[in-house]
Formats: sequence, C-alpha cells, structure tokens
Amino acid sequence: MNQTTKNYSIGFRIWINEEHGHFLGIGRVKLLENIRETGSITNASKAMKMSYRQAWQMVEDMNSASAKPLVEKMLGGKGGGGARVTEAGEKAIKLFYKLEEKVKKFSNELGNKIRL
Amino acid sequence: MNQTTKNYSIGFRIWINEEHGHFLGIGRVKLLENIRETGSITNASKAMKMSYRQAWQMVEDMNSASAKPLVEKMLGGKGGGGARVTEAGEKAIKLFYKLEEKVKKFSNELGNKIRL
DNA sequence: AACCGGTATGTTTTTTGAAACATACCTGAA
DNA sequence: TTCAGGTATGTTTCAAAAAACATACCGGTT
Repeated sequence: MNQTTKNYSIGFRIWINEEHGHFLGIGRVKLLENIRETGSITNASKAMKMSYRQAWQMVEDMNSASAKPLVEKMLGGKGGGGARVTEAGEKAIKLFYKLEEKVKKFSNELGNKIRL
Repeated sequence: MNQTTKNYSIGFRIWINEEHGHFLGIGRVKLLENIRETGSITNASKAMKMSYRQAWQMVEDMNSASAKPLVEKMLGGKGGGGARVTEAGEKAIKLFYKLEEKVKKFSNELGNKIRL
C-alpha cells in the first residue's frame, strides 16, 4: 500500500436545530456540563473562558429554544442562588454526544477513502 | 403519529484536513468556482462579497496545503494576467461536494429520529 | 434588618478581524 | 516603450464582537 500523496481526513461540526433555528451545539453543551459541575452560571462561566454575561445569554437562548428548559435558575436565598441542569438538559447533552459520535464514525470512514 | 414536541434537525459543516491542518471547506470551494467562472482572483472576489486580499490569501493557503496547486496564476501579459482552476482543483471541488452530500444524507436520517 | 453571593441588565472599553486604501510589479500586445 | 489589467503586498481605518465595568435585584440565613 504505497502512499503517493498526502493523507486526508474529514473535519466536521454538528448542531441541533429546532423549528426556529439553532438549538444546541458543542458550546452550549460544554456550558451545560460546567453548570452541572459548579452549580451556578457564575462559576461555570469562570471555569470556561467566558464572561458571565455571555454564559447567561446562552442559557437564556437555549432555554427559550427548547420545549422544556435545560437549565433551572434559582434567585436569591441560601448562597445567593444558582443554577442546575434539568432532566431535559441531561437528555439533550447525551443526545448531542451520541449524534456527534455517529457522525464522527461515518465521516472517518469517508475520510479514509479520500485519494487526491 | 402524534407530534407532542418540536421538530428537530441536524445542521453540519464539513471540511477536508490534510496532515498539517485545514485544507478545503465550503468557502474555498465557492472561491474556486468563482475563479473558474471569472478567470481571475480579482473578478472572483468581486463576484463574492470578499476583498481581493482575502481571496488571494485563500488561494495561497489552499495551494500550499495541497500536493498539487488547485489554482494556477498568470502574471502580466494579455489582460494583465489571471487565474484558472487546475485539474486538481476541479477534482477537489467534486470530491468536496460528494462528501458533503453523503454526510447530509446521513445526518438527515439521524435528525429524523430525534425525539426530545 | 443586614449580609451574602448569585442572577439580571445597562453602559463603556478593548480587541481583533475585516475592509479599505495605496502602490509596486509583471508581461503580452499595440 | 507605453498601456492595460491582474497579481502581490504593506499600511491604515473601521466596525462588530467580546470583554470589562457598574449596579440593581432577589431571598434564605443569621
């Protein structure tokens, strides 16, 4: 099997759309995971390189794009409040990774056949 | 078949990587096509909403990432010069679209099964 | 009722990528 | 040998996105 040219592979990005546009991509999924880990948007945003404002807006956007909210926010009270990932959120995370994995496998197979 | 939630679909982007990184995505492919149509980088860049500088740089990048150049440039002479898509370039365009089509089919199938 | 720490939101500043501008070079044809 | 029109490349301007800053609100706890 002599390789006369370069090796190529396929790169990709996927995201989930709902009827009115973008719903969930890797950025939002990562944010969800960080919220789950840290218990608040503030701490999640610190854990990533992201401003609170931006993280908060992302949560807002994905919640309103979703049939059921992916993040539940708590205002005031003990510790000032916080945020948690809902059951719907957990399902969305799992689904996204499952889809990504499948597309990865598929595109890897395609990539292996590339000859240029 | 009663639909209790929203309809979802999968969006995606693919590109071809060679050993040292990005090689060809939809932006470069569109540029190639415009160069083929217009015969020069200048006119291709005008046809798209793109500065000559950027288009020229894209050609430079993809040519140097490729085993064989995808665009052949002519300096001076009749009409001041120009650019044409090589045989290798045409092959790359075709390949990209073929791959994209396959991934599209695949992800559409996945998308149809989404229930959230 | 004062405190704490997170949410919510408006305003200003900074960054940075893109576009615009400018100019030199190249070469066949007239 | 000048002209035309595209390539090649440096410099400056501009605009959009991101970050930074500032401040009000919220509600258990003490």
